[in-house]
Amino acid sequence: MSRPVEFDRDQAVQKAVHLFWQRGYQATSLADLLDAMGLSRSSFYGAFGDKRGLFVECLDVFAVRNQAILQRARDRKPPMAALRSYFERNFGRTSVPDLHFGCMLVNTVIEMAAIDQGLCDLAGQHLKTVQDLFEACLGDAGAEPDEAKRAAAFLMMVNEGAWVADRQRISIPDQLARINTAFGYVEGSIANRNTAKAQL
Amino acid sequence: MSRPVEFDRDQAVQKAVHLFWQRGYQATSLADLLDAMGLSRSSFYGAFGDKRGLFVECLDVFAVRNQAILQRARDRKPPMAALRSYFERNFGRTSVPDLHFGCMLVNTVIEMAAIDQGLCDLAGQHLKTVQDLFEACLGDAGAEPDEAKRAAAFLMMVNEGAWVADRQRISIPDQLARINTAFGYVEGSIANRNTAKAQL
DNA sequence: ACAATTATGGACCTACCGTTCCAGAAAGAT
DNA sequence: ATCTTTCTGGAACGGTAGGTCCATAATTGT
Repeated sequence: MSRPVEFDRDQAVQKAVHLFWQRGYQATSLADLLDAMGLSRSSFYGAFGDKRGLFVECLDVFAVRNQAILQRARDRKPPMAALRSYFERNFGRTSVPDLHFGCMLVNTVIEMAAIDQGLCDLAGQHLKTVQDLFEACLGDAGAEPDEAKRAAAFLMMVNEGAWVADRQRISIPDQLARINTAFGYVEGSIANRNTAKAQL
Repeated sequence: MSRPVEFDRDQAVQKAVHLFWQRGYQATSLADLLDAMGLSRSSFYGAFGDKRGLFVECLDVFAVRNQAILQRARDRKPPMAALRSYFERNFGRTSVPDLHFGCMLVNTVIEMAAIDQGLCDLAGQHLKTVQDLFEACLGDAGAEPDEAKRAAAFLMMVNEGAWVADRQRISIPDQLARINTAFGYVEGSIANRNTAKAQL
């Protein structure tokens, strides 16, 4: 039936993710998007509804991609190693040098909190999903349920703080040192509890 | 000499701080500012140059006010108690209920990183000043210089992460629990090193 | 009281925002 | 080949952004 769509939708969304991730919602104009995605206004509105709709889609794409990093590590490594590799991959990447865009979810929470609570909440939900993954890893690593919850909340705080520093273009060694400090604390805490439990 | 200024400059800046703090730079329009500050366009441009100039001034005001909280605590309490009270005051305030604006410095780093590097750097510098205060407190508390540096960097990461959660309207008990976890780690670490040093 | 100086209110400017709309081009179905 | 459907490019829309300008009002020094 009739003329088919000419552009690759997924590829266009990827371009949009990159732009929104880097510049945020407000500072990314429709003209910027159309230029990067390589499509006309009509095609844009036909395919995505409006700017906000595209942003929601980008948020979801980003979140899935982000969760997959941890999920894959979890399938292949011991739980604590998987957690560490998630942080090391995010904060220790040496491949592309100046990619200090932070985390699109954190950026959105901060930028949109007082502007569009729906977007803020959506980004927050995605972050909560990651925190739940943290909790699952910690449980697998032998932490008691309440200890896993406590440590997962702590690690999410660390994660969010590290992303703020990322936008300040903190050096990779400094960043990794801070992450390492935090993990040392958490692992020490879990080890102590396990030891205490063994002594009962 | 001629007609004097009619409005209270400091008071006007306070109003502007409140607006920028809540909504960020981009989402705060000149009309919003003029309305809140209660002055006309001419007076505004006469007194502050332009929107960006006012924002810089607000950033400074916010930073000074913020640093003063820690500085005052430091004058009155033991160093670790001063540090704790800084966090507890920021994240445990029960006075005004729904004031979840985060930290204007953190908000600015995130919002402006890719838009206006000057503003991002300025906010980052102010944060660094707070981190230096952390370091000084930890030094006073008996931490070795490198340990104080390490722990201060860690606490700044915690601070930034907690402010992100604040914008998500995290509950005060959850927030304080996370802060408490972090402080437990840091104090344990310093105590251990002090013990180890005593055993030499 | 008058002159000199400066703040003030508000009209005005240009640029850009996100969105809508429409005429025309392109492709599948018959 | 024709018809129908859908996509596409670009013009046009109203609204708002930050910033400028000027006539007027107000105050101090003389």
